[in-house]
Amino acid sequence: MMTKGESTDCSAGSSTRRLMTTSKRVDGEGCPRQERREGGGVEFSLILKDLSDSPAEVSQLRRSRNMGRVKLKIKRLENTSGRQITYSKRRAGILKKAKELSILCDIDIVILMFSPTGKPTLCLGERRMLESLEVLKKTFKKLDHDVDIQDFLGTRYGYWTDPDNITNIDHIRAMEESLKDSLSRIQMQKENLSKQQLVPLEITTQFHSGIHVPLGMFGEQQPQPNSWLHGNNG
Amino acid sequence: MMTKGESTDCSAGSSTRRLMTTSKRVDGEGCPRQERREGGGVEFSLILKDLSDSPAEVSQLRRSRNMGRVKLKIKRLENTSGRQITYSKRRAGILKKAKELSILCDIDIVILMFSPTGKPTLCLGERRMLESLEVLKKTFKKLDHDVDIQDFLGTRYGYWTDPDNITNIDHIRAMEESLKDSLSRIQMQKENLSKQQLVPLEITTQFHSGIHVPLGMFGEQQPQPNSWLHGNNG
DNA sequence: TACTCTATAGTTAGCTG
DNA sequence: ACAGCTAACTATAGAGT
Repeated sequence: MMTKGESTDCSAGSSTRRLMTTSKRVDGEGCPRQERREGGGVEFSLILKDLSDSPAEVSQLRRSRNMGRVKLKIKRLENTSGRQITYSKRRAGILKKAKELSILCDIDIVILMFSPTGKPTLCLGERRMLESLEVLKKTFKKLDHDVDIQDFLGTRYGYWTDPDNITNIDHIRAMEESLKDSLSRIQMQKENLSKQQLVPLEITTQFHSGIHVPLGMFGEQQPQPNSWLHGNNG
Repeated sequence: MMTKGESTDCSAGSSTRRLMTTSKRVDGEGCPRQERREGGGVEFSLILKDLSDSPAEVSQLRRSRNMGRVKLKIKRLENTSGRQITYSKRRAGILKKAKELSILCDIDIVILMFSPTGKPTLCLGERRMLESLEVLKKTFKKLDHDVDIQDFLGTRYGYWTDPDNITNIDHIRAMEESLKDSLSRIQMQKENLSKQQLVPLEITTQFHSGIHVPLGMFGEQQPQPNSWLHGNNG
């Protein structure tokens, strides 16, 4: 807390020079093709350094080529299409990070977001599911079976991860069941709470047992969900 | 799909050299203090470069100081405490990015995740709420009122953002209502779908209207939700 | 709209205190 | 667990295609 130094000059300046590191990867696993055009960046950095006392020139030069990233103030982007583009890029970034996190730390994670146009995206980390899938696949391969894993697991997870199947009546039913379950749980919790209303606070915080975390706070919004599910396993 | 180049050598190598860029910020706004110890990193990079033909020496030198990041394979971290630490760091990163995204693109976003120990974190982007809050605050200030904004908005958003109030019976009731609402919506959707069962596919995908996205897929898990809410406004 | 490219802004692994 | 540090790694703004 406190204002720890406000409006200090932000230009780190930081005469940076490097020889390119363009790393590119597709998944968190191997290191798919690694093409990169040598040269190009180095000299420019040096030029920039030499011009570093002339911000205008730097800016000019920067624009004359297809130059790199600039600093961005975290404030609502007023340009509509810019907002859309930034959303796409950053959404991809966040989803990737979420997937990494879920794998690295072996955790469950759910992300729900709405694009500037209202289109929802739901991303589910899958915890041990990924590994289990691998094992299952191998097992089935060995048994020379031709079982579709996705189908095998579909009953439990399919309708949360497959964007197309959302229109399947069975999946809707399953979701309905899940919702009812959530409801009964929260009602149970309500009951518990009612009984505990007169008990000291530090105890009452112990009575939430596995509620399903319903996310119904976007009541006033009316998006047009077309394909609103985004599996993150590929 | 396809294996697009598997097990290619991943060592980008990339003899990198730079002169430090240590940028640091606290929020997406100003640029709070910018102390950084000049020197130290520079020579080391050069030293590393000179030693680059001797990996062992590099590694040794790297360990002798408190050196930087190494590449990480995206695979479950086997070390328990390491998993915990990584979780903390990356969670912070994701939450920050989520907040930035919600502000930049003016969107709603929700993130729910469970730590390796099962502790849940819920993060709500607040879309225009943040700006609205500012306006409200100023308005109230001008009117010389002493209204607590949080309380003012609490009826609608409070129980989703305040970890302590989760034990309040009214909030539970509100959540119950929200859940019921979600349920009725999904049931409506089910109805719609039933009627459309015989209609071509490309049309049926248009019939999801503003369902509330219930997240009840963590049924078999039993975390101990103590303080499971994480507001992301500072 | 989506993809590519460059170079930089920003994130974070491994240590240390 | 938490905060700080350094440098390597990664995401991404802006512009082109």
